[in-house]
Amino acid sequence: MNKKDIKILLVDDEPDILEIVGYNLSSEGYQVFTGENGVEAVEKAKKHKPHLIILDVMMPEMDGIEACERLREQPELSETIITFLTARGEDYSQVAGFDAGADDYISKPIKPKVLVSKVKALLRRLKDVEGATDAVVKIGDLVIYKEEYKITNKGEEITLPRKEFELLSLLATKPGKVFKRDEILDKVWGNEVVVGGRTIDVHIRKLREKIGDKSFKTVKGVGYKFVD
Amino acid sequence: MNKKDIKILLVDDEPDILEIVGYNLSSEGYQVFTGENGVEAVEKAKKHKPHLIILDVMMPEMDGIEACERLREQPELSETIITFLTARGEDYSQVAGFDAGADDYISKPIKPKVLVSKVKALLRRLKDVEGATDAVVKIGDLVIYKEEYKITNKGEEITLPRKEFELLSLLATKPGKVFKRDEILDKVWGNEVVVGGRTIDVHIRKLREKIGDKSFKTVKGVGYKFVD
DNA sequence: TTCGTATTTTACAATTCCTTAACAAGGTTA
DNA sequence: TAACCTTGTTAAGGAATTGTAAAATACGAA
Repeated sequence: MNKKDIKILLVDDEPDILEIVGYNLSSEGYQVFTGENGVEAVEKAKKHKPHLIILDVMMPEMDGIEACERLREQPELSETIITFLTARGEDYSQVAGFDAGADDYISKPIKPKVLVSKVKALLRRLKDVEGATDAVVKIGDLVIYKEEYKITNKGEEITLPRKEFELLSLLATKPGKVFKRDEILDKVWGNEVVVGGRTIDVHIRKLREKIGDKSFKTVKGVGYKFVD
Repeated sequence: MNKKDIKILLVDDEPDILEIVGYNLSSEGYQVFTGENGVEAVEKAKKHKPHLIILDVMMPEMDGIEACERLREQPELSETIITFLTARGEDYSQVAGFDAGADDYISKPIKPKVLVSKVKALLRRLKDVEGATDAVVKIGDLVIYKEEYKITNKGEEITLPRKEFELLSLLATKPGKVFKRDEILDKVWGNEVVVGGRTIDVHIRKLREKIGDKSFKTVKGVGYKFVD
C-alpha cells in the first residue's frame, strides 16, 4: 500500500499537538485527519475509516478511553489500530487503555522522531495482515520475495537493488499489462520526483541483463510489459 | 476519454499562478477554467462540472478549505477530484484540507513538471473508475487486449504499433458504424494535430494487410467501418 | 570521512514508427 | 470523354522513441 493511501486520525483537544503531530505525519506522506474530542473521534473514524487512530486520553466531551471503547464496538474498525497519547504520570491510563482495546500508547512530551518511528512500527503490523497474501509472487520461472527484496529465476537467487526490484514488482503485478511510463514513474518513483527521460530505460536494461531479455517487452510510445 | 475533454478548474487569487499553471495544463491539452476566489470556485464548478479542481488554500472572499467543503456538498461533484495548492510552511492546511474532503495537495513553489505529472496521476484515478470499459474486446475471430496492446486473430497473436492499435480499437468499439475521417483524426490523433490527407489510409492499409482486407470497409466520402 | 554501491544523467546510436510525396486507380459529374 | 475528387499503394525520409555505455552524482555503511 502506498503511504499516501494510509489514513491516520489524530484526536487531541490541544491545537498545538494537532499541529505538531499532524505536521510530522503529513510530511511523512500519510493522510491525516483530526478531531478535538472523543465525539469527533467516533464521527470521523466512521467517516474516513482510518488505518490508525491516535487518541489523547484526557479530553473534554468524551475522553480517550471511552472513545476507544466506542470505536471498538464498530465492526468496520476492527482492523484499525488505536494508540493513546498519555502525559507522563498518567500511567494508569495505560492499563485502562489496553483494557479498552488500545494497541499501544505514546507518552508525552512527544518527540517527533519517536512518534514517527512508532507510527511506522504500528503500520507495519497492518501491512503484515493485509500484505500477507502476496509476500511471495510466482510468475513462470520467477519468484519474487517482496519482503526480502530478492528474487529467484529458475531457482537461481538474485538480489536486486531497490529501484530495480520495485520496477520488477510493479510490472509483475499484472503480467502482460503494459505500464505506461507515467504510471511507472508515479508508482515507483512517486510523482514528486522528476527524473530524466532515460532513467526507466536504464533500469529496464539492468533487469533484462539480470533476468532475461525476453521477459520485458517494449511497447513504443507507451511503456513496458512483463511477459511470462 | 480524450485529453481535450478533460476539464480542470484552477482557482487562485494570484494572476501569476493562474497564468503559469494554466499555461502548463493547457499545453498538455486539458481544458482549463479559472477562478480567483472560493465563491467563483463554487460557481464555476457548478457550471462546468470539471473533472479536477485545483484550489489555492489562501484566498480572499472564501478560502480553499471552505470552498472545498461547499464543493463536496454538491452531489454532482462527488466524482470530482479536488487538490489543494499550499505554500510551504502552510503545511497544517494539509491536515485541514483532507478533513474538508480534498484528495491531494500540491505544494508551492510549483514546478511545472511535478504539477503536470501529479495532475496526470490524479486523472488516472478518474479513468480507473470510468474506464472500467472492457479490457478485452471480442469481435468474430478478433480479440483485442487493450491493456496489453496486442490482438489475436484466429488465435494468432499480432503486435500492432500504437497508432494502428488505437485505430483498430476505435473502429472495433462499434463494428458496422462508419467513423468519419474527422472523427478518427480527433479520437486517434487528437484534433490539434494536423496530418496529411493520406495518413489514415496508410494505417488502414497496414491493418488490412495484417488482419484481413475484408474487415475494413471504405465508405467513400465519409470514412471507414469495421465489419465482422 | 571514505569507500562501495545504487541511481541518474549524458550523449549518442539504433530502431521503429509515422508521415509524406508521388502516382495509380477508380468513380462521378458536367 | 475530360476534368475532378476521393481513396489505394508504395517506398523513402524524417521524427520520435528507445537502447546502451560510460561518467557523474547521490547515498549509505563502516
